[in-house]
Amino acid sequence: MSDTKTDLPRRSTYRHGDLRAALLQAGVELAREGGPQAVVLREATRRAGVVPNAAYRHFASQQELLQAVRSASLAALARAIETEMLQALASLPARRPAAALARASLRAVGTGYMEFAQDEPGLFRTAFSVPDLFKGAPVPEKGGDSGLNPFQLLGTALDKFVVAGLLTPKQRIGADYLAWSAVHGLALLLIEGPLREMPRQQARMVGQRLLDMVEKGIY
Amino acid sequence: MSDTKTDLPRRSTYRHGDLRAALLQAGVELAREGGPQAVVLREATRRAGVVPNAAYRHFASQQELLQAVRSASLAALARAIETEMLQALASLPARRPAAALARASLRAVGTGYMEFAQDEPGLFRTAFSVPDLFKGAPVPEKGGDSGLNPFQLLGTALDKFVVAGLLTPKQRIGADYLAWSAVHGLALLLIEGPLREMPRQQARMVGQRLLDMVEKGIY
DNA sequence: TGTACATCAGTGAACGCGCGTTCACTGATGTAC
DNA sequence: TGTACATCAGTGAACGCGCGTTCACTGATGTAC
Repeated sequence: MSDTKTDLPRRSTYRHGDLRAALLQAGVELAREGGPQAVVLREATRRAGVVPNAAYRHFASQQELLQAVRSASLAALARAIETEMLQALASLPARRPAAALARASLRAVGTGYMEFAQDEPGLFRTAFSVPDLFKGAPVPEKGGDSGLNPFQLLGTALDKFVVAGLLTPKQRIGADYLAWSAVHGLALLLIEGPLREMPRQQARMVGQRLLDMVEKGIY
Repeated sequence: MSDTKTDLPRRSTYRHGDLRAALLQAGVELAREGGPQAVVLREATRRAGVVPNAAYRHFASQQELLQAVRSASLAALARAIETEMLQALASLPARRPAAALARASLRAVGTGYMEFAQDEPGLFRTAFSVPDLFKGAPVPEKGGDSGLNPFQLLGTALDKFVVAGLLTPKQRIGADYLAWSAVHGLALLLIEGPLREMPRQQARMVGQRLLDMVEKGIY
């Protein structure tokens, strides 16, 4: 009877158990429901069944909690892309030409990206709020299966274009930005822009056509 | 000596003069400085030199003020695009082929869009916060010179592709979304995404290359 | 041309809200003897 | 194996903040006579 309001956070070990994890989970849930704005320290503690200032044992400030949530959101996006990638490659014939592999990879990255944005708009928006500049060092524990962040996953897909001879090394430079812009733009128009009421099926078709455009125009 | 703190709003007519306009202007300034989040009723009244609740004579709520600011931001974007368009077309030879005209128009729309985003990130973000769905009726007083909103300006540029025979009417359908996504995505990556520290000159080059991609891939 | 009056734009004071954050504390736990 | 003690995760209470919004008001203006 120590926990009448909620028994979600199991207090298996010392005190609360793992309040840091509970707060992070609550924060992710808030982000999922309302985007970065909704990641509020007091509500996170409320959901963890704990007094507000208890959070300060684990996060120096609300900002730091938000950063942790952001990082988790980015990892979730990476995972979604990798799943899409695995599915796409699995449905390809065993002996496929390098060009087909490259194209399928790029499409999978783009599709995974846009699908995640629509499935989890709150997390997607959180992932790109006040984001890391990626000019810095490689992001360490981004938590996808491969440990790569979304931008790096895109990069590896584009690398396959060079391997397949579809793209010269010179053309490869900066191609990331072109593909990323297209897909990112549609994702945002769909989830929080003027296209936000477009039916999912139509959004998918536009998405595939957008990927056609990238494939044709990136050279 | 009736207005010691600021003499910006001239009290030429009854009382304050035109408080509604002063509040809107203050709201636009706030949006310019900090995006939609910064459009706060109390601060707008402060800047207009007026007590907080005075705003309620002119706006039913903070939301309504924000909507007005949003509308003004969208109009500013439209104006920037039209200016870019005029410049681009002026520098074209007098007797230009329809195809060149079409391409120049599309590039001008895209360039104007991205330049505005970088020149006025706060207004740009405000323009696309909780935006109108454009499936509805045509937007009336959008305040550009032509009275068209940015999406419509893009549409007229693409129409020229059909006129020039560069695009079939069937290909024309939905082409808006493709071009818009690309340009919108890069704009956001540049102003509030991971590319936000990219030097302006490089951003411009990426932007032009992005427009190349659209031009080549939209067919 | 002058006076009485109605209008209504802006005032003054106050409200409740949720937020982030600080402080001194307490009491269950792990550890040293 | 039992007891004393230090640790430190979470408590309880409180703070100041800026926000949106409501209320009864006042006094300069425009209008009717």
